[in-house]
This record gives sequence, structure tokens and C-alpha cells, in this order.
Amino acid sequence: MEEDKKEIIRKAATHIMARKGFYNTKASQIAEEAGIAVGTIYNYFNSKDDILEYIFAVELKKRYNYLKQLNDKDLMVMEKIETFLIKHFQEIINSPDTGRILVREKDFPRKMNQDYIADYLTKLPAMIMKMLDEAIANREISECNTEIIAAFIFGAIQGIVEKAINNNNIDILNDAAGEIIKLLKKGL
Amino acid sequence: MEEDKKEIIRKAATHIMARKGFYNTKASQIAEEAGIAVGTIYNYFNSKDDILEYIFAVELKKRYNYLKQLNDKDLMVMEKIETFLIKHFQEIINSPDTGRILVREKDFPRKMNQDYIADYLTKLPAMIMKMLDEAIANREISECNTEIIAAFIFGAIQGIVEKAINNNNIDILNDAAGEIIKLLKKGL
Amino acid sequence: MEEDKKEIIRKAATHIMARKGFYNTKASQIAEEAGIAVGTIYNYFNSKDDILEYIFAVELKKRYNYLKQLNDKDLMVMEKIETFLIKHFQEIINSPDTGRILVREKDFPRKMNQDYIADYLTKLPAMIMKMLDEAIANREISECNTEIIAAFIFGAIQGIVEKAINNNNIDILNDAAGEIIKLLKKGL
Amino acid sequence: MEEDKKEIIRKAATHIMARKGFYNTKASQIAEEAGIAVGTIYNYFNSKDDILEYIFAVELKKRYNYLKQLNDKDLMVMEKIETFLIKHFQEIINSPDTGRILVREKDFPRKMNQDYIADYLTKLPAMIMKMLDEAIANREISECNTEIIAAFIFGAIQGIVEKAINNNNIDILNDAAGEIIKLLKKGL
DNA sequence: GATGAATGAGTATTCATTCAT
DNA sequence: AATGAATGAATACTCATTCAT
Repeated sequence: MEEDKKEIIRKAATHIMARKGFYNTKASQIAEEAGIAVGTIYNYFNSKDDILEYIFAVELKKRYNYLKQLNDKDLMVMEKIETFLIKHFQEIINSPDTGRILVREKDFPRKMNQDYIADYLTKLPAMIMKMLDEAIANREISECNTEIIAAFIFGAIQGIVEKAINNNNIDILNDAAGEIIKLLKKGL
Repeated sequence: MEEDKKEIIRKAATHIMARKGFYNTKASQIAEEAGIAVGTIYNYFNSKDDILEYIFAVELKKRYNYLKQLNDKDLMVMEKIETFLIKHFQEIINSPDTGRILVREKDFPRKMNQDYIADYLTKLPAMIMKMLDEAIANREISECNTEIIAAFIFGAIQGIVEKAINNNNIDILNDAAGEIIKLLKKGL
Repeated sequence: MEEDKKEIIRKAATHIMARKGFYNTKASQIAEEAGIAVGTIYNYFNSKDDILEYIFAVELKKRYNYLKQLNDKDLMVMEKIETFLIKHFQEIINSPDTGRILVREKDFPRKMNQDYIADYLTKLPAMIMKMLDEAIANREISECNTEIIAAFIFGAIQGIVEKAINNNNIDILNDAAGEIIKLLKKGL
Repeated sequence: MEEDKKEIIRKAATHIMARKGFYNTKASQIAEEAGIAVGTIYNYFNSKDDILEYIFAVELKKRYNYLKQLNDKDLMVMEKIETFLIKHFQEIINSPDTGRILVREKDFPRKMNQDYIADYLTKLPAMIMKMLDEAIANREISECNTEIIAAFIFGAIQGIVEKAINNNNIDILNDAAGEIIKLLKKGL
């Protein structure tokens, strides 16, 4: 029951913030979209900032779980990366609103303790870097500055998501994973 | 004289906005940093939004001019892209504050007529895409979806700039252009 | 409940605006006089302009209702005008603050849609003119330019109210209706 | 020379204030209309308030002089009043902008020492009252409350001027004096 | 738990006035 | 005397958050 209401608020907030941006989203608008009273929001979240944190937390958790599950499988590293990209893009296709928030609001100035946004920005690239290091060790790809390349890949993904959303052409995400992997496999 | 004052304000605003983000930057802080009165800001800009637009306009103009100049030279397309990347990263190294604003505030919801931020987001990737098309025509690189790849490259650049700034490690930008070009040359 | 709060604000605003004039009345002063927070004003009104409009709307409605009620009665036209004047002056005597605002702020430059101030200035004289036309038709008074005379009477009323308020001598309003009617009956 | 510049400013201010009202008239607009710099205004006036005072002062002086001149003539009192009304309306016809300011801004909250606006509001009705008293003494008109009737006449004049200006029909002022005098002669 | 009216701290912007040139 | 850039005090209005019901 409590989870339900929290989810309703998260979805309403995602809807509005994707369209107006965090700072132009009013608590009252979220409440209206959620079909509840403003006060109710504060029974589930401490602040507006908190809602944004939670949106990131949910997405981050999905990616974590997926990667954990992926690690147990017996796959080439580049295949893992590809599978992950496909999964990531799939999530964005399912909820472009969330996608827009992930790219737009990731640099949000933080004040909170639990910092899922910082995690998102730090840990995901770190995991990509780790996978690249592994791939080099396995001699799947040749030597490179994996820190730079990981940042490059992480940014590139964001760039494509942004392009897809701004152009209102979510479909390009379907081809994107393939195209990127092709580039990376050849290029690395 | 007028330009001087406008420049002073632009620099002060860049300084503060890079640290606090646009929405957490107060007009009074900009004035203090600039060593002028609050009212003076509004003798040179119509609004806070206007200042951000201007910051983008200045940077966009620099890139335009550089690319125009580059087009006259007799270079391979991939060399042009490389040269441009080096120039771009050099600018960021010279003013990381500006770099941070370019990546952070680019999705800023706009209200103004003159829209330099939108231009920055639209025209720069479009120019990269055009260069890629040219490179394919010249058989410098093999066929690919240039729209996706251009978005990929544009995003990747932002990702690296962001990483460099967030990690307070501007130096990686020195290597970044080379590393990226190596990847692209091989991969495309 | 909502009406109560709106009324409280209307009265507080009337009190201050009568003393300082619209432009020298601060939202904070109204709030203080009303014993509420500044923000609360804006839960009931969209703007300071809106409050002034509402003050006029309330008074206009009173006059309308009174005239409607008067029309059903079987009276000579000049008696109706006299009765209306008495009523009008009585309202001013009851709330000189409102009276002062009605005469002082009627030329307020308007920006709003609902325009009760314009109505007040247009419809009340129009009704007086209509009554005069009727009186001429009934041969109660002789021919005259009713447009001019209506403007004359409407202005005259304001002049007396202003005089009464400026001289801090509200009592003259008690005699005013009689004196005016005497003049009009003889003069028209 | 100094008078010239002061006159230019007075006229420019009259033009703008008649259209926008005192509080919506900016010093910069007056300067622009006058074809001078903002600073120059303050070489001739101490403040914006001061300009409005001056506008009233000029008009008040005209009426004074006219009345003084009128007193020397051998006329019935009611003829004097009529002549004065004609003169007053003539001035308004010549400069409706000034007319609008006289009626609109007369209740302007004063802060200054020299107070021509207060004079205008006090002395002109007082002079009308004095003339009425004289007329009663001469048995030109019958007994009445001259204070009320003076306020009535003064307000009535304003009402007609306002009507003429609001309806953009200055011409009714040509008939107004006659119509009013007819009413007063018969009615008093 | 849900509500939504009340709160009041917070800020962009304006504009009369000044004064160095 | 004329200028107009610089000033900064002043204020309407917003909106996240609270809390009595």
C-alpha cells in the first residue's frame, strides 16, 4: 500500500519533470498528476530533491541487478556490454520520460545524504571501465585508456538517448546498440 | 567599454553558474563576483536566462569560426574532426567553468527568442554528421548510420568533459582527443 | 470560510488603500492589517490589481441590486434618483474608506480581463442617463442633453464625496442628497 | 532658455502621464519624449513628484489670473461663473492631456512642501463657493448650502471633462458650459 | 493516512536618482 | 549645462513545506 502510493508519486513526478525540468516542476503539479493532495507527497518523501533522488535510485537498481545477473553468465565481455546496452536502451524505450530525466538532471546539485544520483554518475561508468579492463586482460580488445573510453561510452549513450528524445524518434534506439557495438568492437 | 562590462558579467556569471548551477545562482552573487551593482547587470542583459544564452552564444561562435577556417584547409575529414576535438578540449582546458556550463545547462528550458543554446545542441552535431557523410563519400571510413554516430560522438565528448571536470582532472582532456580519434579511425 | 478570508483581505486592503493610495499600498501592509501572511493574499487574489478590481466589483453589485429593486417600485423617476443618491451616500457614510477608493482609484490603468472598474465608470452613468430620458418622456423634467447632465451628476456626486472625505466631514453627505435633488428638480 | 527646457519637460511629461498615469510613467520615457537625457530632467526638477506639482501649478495660475481679471469686470455673479466655465473648458479643449491629468492625478499623495495640487483642490472650489455666497447676497440665486453646491459644481465639471476625454469626444465640452449654466440658473 | 490552507523566506527585476565626465 | 551608466533600495509574487483537522 505504502509502496503503491510512492510509486504513483514517482511516476507523476517523472511525467512532469521530463517535460518541465526539475526546477520548473511544482509540488502541486506532481500532486495533481498523481491525483493526490500536496501534503500527501510529504508523507512519502522528505523533499522535492528526494523525489528526484528516488527516480535515479530506481533506475540505478535496475541496472545493478541486471549487471549482477549478467556477470554470472558465461559471455565474452563485449557481449556483456552489448547486452547491457540493449537492456538500457530498452528501458529508455519503455519510459522515455525517465530517460530524459536521467540525462537532464544528472548534474543536479546535491544536498542529501543518500546520493543515488552521484552513484549513477560514478558507479555505472566505473563498471563499464572494469569490464573494459577485463576485456583487455582477456585480449578481447587492445590496450587503451579505459578511463577515457568508459567516460566516452557513457557519454555517448547519453548523447544518443538525448538525440532520440529531442527528435521525438525513440526508434533509433533500436539500432543504436548494434551500431555502437560495431564501432567499439572494430575500434577497440 | 560596453563590451567590457558585458564581458565582466559573463565571466562572473560563468564562475558562479559552474559552481552552483543556473537555478542556484543568484543575480546578487553574479553582481558581487563582478564587482558591480545588481542593477548594472540589467543594463546589459534582460534577464538571468539571457546571460546563460550569451555564454552559449560566445562559445558557439568560437566553434563556428574555427570550423569555417578548418574547411578551407586541405585535410582529410578525420583529421579535421581530430583538429576540432583538440581545439574544443583546449577551450575547455582554458575555461573548465565554461565547459561545465556547456554540458550541465544545455537542456535548460528556454523562453527566449534568440536561442543560442538550441543552436549549440542542433548545429554542432549536424556539422559532425555532415563531416562523417563526407568521409564516407571519400571512402575514408566505411558506411554507417551517421546520425547515430554523430550523436554518439557529440555525447561522448560531453561525457569526457564531464568526467574531467567532476574528477577535477582536467589533464585527461589532453589525451582524450587522440584516444577518441584512434577509436573512431579504427572503428568506423 | 473561503469567502470569510477573502472578505478580510478586501477590508484590510480598503483600509490601507484609502489612506495611502493604490500604488503606495504594499502587499505586506495589507497582510499585516489583515492579520495573515503575505502568501495568503495570493491564495485568494491573483495580484494587487485584482484586489482593487474586487473592491469595485463588490460596490458595483450593491448599487446594481439596489437599482433593480428600485425599478419595481412605483415611484417618480426623480424620486428614484433621490432614493438612489441617499442609498449611495449612506454606503459611503458607512465606509468612507471605500468611498475614497471609489473616487480616487477609478481611473486606475487596467490590465485585467474582468473589468469591474470600467463597468463602474460606464454603467452607473449610463443608468442615470436612462432614468433622465425616462423622466423627460414622463414630462417630469424638461428637455436637456442627458448625456452631459448624467456625466454632470455622476461627477457631482464624486465631488461631494471627495469633499466630505477630504474635509473629514462625512456629515455633509446627510444633507447632500436633498440639496442635490432640490437643485436638479428645479433646474431640469 | 531655462524656462524653455522646463517647458519642454512639462509638455513631455503631460503627454506621457495623460496616457499612462503618473505611476506608470518612467523618467526615461519623459526624457525620450522630450528629446533630452534623463539626467537633464533633474537639473530642472527635484523629483518626478515635482513635475506633477508643476503641471498643476501652471494650470492653477492660469485660472487664478483669469478669475482676478474677471473680478474687475462689472458682471452678474452667474455670468462670471459661466465665463469661467467656458474658459476652463476651453483650456481643456486646447490640451486634453492636461485635462486628463487634472482629473486623474488630483488625489495624488503629496510629500512636497509647495503643494499646488492641494491648492487646486482647495482654492478653486473655495472661490466657487465665495461667488455663490456673493450671488445669494445679491439675490441672484436663492439660499442653499453653498459648500455642498460648490463641491457639486466642481465635481460636476470634472465628471464632464472625464466623460469627454474617455469617450474621445472633446466636442461635448463646447456645449457643456451652456448646459450647466442653464441648469444652475434655473436650479439655484 | 490524507488533506490543502496557511505560511514566509527567498529573489528577479525595476527605476528614480546620482554624479563623474 | 547636458549626459547616461551606475546604483541599490524597494517589492510583488512564488512555492516548498508544514500541520491542524
